[in-house]
Amino acid sequence: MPQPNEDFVGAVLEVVAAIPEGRVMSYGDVAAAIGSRAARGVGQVMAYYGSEVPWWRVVRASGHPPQCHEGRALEFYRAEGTPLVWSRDRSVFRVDLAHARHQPD
DNA sequence: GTCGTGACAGTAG
DNA sequence: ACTACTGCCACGA
Repeated sequence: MPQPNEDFVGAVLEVVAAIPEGRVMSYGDVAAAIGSRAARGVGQVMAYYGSEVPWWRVVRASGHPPQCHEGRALEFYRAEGTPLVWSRDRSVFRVDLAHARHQPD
């Protein structure tokens, strides 16, 4: 049920923009949501157009935020109350996908 | 049409 | 926890 009328870029931005606060989606989930498997393609779009979408709501399958903006994303997560799980020494964190994963229908 | 690149995913060790 | 490898897909040159 993909949308061949929408460009890959437009579809990605639409899905990411539809993620509510306190929720996140993995790159693979976003790709699947638009009927594609281009998890990497999603990253490419985010890298270029991410400035205009809540990019921090898109994380990797492991629950880690973008490799280049983890510190930046943490501020957004704190502000939105996104469920996070910290390591024992609180040095690193990851998103609790079990609770924060947003599933588009 | 081919190649290199990438804010990825999954498996193996 | 880590690195290394392969598979996948979109995009620009």
